[in-house]
Amino acid sequence: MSKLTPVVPCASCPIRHSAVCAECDSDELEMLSSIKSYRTIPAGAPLASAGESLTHFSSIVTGCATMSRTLEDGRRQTVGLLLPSDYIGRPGRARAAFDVEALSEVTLCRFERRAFEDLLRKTPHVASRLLKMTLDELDAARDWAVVLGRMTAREKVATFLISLARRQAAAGDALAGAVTMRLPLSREAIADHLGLTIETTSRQMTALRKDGLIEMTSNRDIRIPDFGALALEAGDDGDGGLIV
Amino acid sequence: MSKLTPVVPCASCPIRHSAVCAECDSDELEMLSSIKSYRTIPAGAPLASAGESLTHFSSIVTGCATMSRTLEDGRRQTVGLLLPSDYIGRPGRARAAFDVEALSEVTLCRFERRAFEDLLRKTPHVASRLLKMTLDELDAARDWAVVLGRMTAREKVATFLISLARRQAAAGDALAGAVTMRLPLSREAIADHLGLTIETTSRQMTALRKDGLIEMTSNRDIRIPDFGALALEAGDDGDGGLIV
DNA sequence: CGTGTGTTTGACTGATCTCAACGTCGGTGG
DNA sequence: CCACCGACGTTGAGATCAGTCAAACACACG
Repeated sequence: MSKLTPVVPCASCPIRHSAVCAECDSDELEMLSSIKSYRTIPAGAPLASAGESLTHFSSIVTGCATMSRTLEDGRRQTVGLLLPSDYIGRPGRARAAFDVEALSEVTLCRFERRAFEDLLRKTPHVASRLLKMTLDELDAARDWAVVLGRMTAREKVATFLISLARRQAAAGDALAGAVTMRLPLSREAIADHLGLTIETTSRQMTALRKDGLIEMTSNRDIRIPDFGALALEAGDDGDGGLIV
Repeated sequence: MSKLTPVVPCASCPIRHSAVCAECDSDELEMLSSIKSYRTIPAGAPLASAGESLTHFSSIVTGCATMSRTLEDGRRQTVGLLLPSDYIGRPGRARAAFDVEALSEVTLCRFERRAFEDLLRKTPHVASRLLKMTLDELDAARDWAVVLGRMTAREKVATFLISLARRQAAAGDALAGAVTMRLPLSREAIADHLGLTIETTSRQMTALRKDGLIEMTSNRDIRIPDFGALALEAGDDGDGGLIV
């Protein structure tokens, strides 16, 4: 299901400056290198299952995954979209709280849980970086609660497209005019993320298209001709804070 | 608006074993004591405002507060209910991301932000405790996303009552039979927490009452005659994981 | 005893869901 | 090569749950 992948030196790692290792100096990277391993998981495969044991703490190096929970009657809610540099697992806990599933082929940089916990104690730069990333995730999760609890279907879809465009852009890009992107999620995955049905999601995409706010060259390929106009639909007036 | 309150020794502090200081030894407590101050805020007053500067990192010692965001058109979503030992503010950021408002009179144990950031570097027990608390908050925020995104009004109200009862009970209590509690929130605050209107919230409370799942001696005083039965309405089958 | 705030209840509206049919695309095998 | 198939996405029609608007009620307070 997953395959071991040759280890890449941290210096040439694509998430070197954004993952838990971002603040490490070369000595600390040495330490990380000695205990890390890589693994590649095909699209659609589970990376973790709620309630089951999680032996490793992993960072996403490439690819994309969702974190979700499914109720007994089948209702599913995605609680996080994981992109490169996001982590899976947590120190001090042996079991996963949510299901994590690869949307595309995913490459992970992994640390055995106990070894990672030791690392946290020994290398303060990893601990402080993990705290910062977790605080950011917490803010993002709370921002998302506003979307789920108070936004209309149209606003939800617009907000999703805006936030995905922002995250896929190189950090710091302004994102003013036209933007093109490929959706890593199916309609069903988008619906689960937004707390909507597939049908409502599809209808809102169609509506945004008919209103000229988005263009679709294929189901997965979206062009936003005027980023600001779509952001306005998302209820984002540009003073920041709202969008994940 | 808020008043300075005499400093209490950490040894007799009600949140000594659950707040950010929980893992500290006596030397570390000494350090904390030297820079802490107390403040008491009356019910209804703001503890923080989104976008405005936050000079202190504070823990709630007694009382109850909500963290929320209000959209431009007035829609409000509560993103967290803060009870004793929960914290307000974050290291490394000078501005609040959300509004925080006292529901009852609140007593805070506060640290000036820069001093607290120094403390985090110097006392690993504070840093590790803060990381653990933040990871727990993140799990809770993600759990709440499932409630907001996928539950019906009835399930939302039942889930809220169950989770409030669990949090108010002394940690570790089983909560099997009858439970009595006083709601710290108005109907409006409950509605904002659940992503519902006041009217829908009120109707669901009435429905649960008529179904014998709750009893109300006043608007704010609730008795749950059979905790398990209400938990079932909340979609909580007892195998854990779902409820905050 | 009036006034104001918070809560409940009722009647109606409407956004989203449900159920169902149809369309599109890519892969497969005759 | 092309017909078939299945997965995914779109569209339509009707049902339903929660929202809106409005009125009544309850309680605290001056």
